[in-house]
Amino acid sequence: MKVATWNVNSIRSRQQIVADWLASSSVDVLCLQETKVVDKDFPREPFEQLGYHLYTWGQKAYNGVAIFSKTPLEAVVAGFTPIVGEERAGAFDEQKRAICGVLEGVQIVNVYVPNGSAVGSEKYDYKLRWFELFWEYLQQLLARSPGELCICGDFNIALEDRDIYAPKKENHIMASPAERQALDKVLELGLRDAFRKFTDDGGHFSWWDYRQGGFPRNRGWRIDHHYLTASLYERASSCTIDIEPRKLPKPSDHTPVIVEF
DNA sequence: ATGGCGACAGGATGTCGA
Repeated sequence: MKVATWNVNSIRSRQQIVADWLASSSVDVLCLQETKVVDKDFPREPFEQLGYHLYTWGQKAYNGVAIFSKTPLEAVVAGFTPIVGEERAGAFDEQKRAICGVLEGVQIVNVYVPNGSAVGSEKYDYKLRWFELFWEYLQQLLARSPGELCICGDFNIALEDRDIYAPKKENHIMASPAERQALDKVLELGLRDAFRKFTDDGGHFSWWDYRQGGFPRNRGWRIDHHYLTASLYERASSCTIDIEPRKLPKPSDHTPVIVEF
């Protein structure tokens, strides 16, 4: 099974690029982030024509996640509330950042982690609190799921300096100690980075800033990840970043990452 | 340190992303 993750920065702006990529890449599952559109306006036709079943959870202008799957998913759940309860989820589901479903005994979780703006800001605090809730959500899923989890998405965190084109000062957003600790705590539930099973060196990125010629100068970050439970990690046969879509005119600032297991 | 680029909503320019 091939599972891809891709922050498309508006599915309506990226419709053709995503459809062309799907037609040639033949992934079984594509997890999208930053779709930036409410469900009723989601451009479904080009993807349904390619044989995909679509599960969307969007909002106006910001955020939004979706899963495309060649085979129907079971037990699709949008947001945190159905898993952790209304009281615990509070207002977090106002931002559409999580959707999950089960395929061939694998619980697939698609997330768009908050950006956090700047260390110390209100949004940064929200990001850290969001991670606390995400941890509880995953703990619940692990208790009730088929036992195998594939969590993928835009994590907006680079865990290690080799995931960044140049090491950052302490307290840079996406690389601060508190963010890394929050992600580490999630991974301690028993998850491993699929990409690092196959590749040790730096210089491999999934996001490049639109500004300052980030992509042509390869000034990127690896912030889009697949995290797998132990036996799924053992089964994984590849994890690759496809930088081709980032080279096209009017690209997303992220490019797809694909795991096969 | 700042802003740069791009999408969005709305109908100019501010907000947000990372």
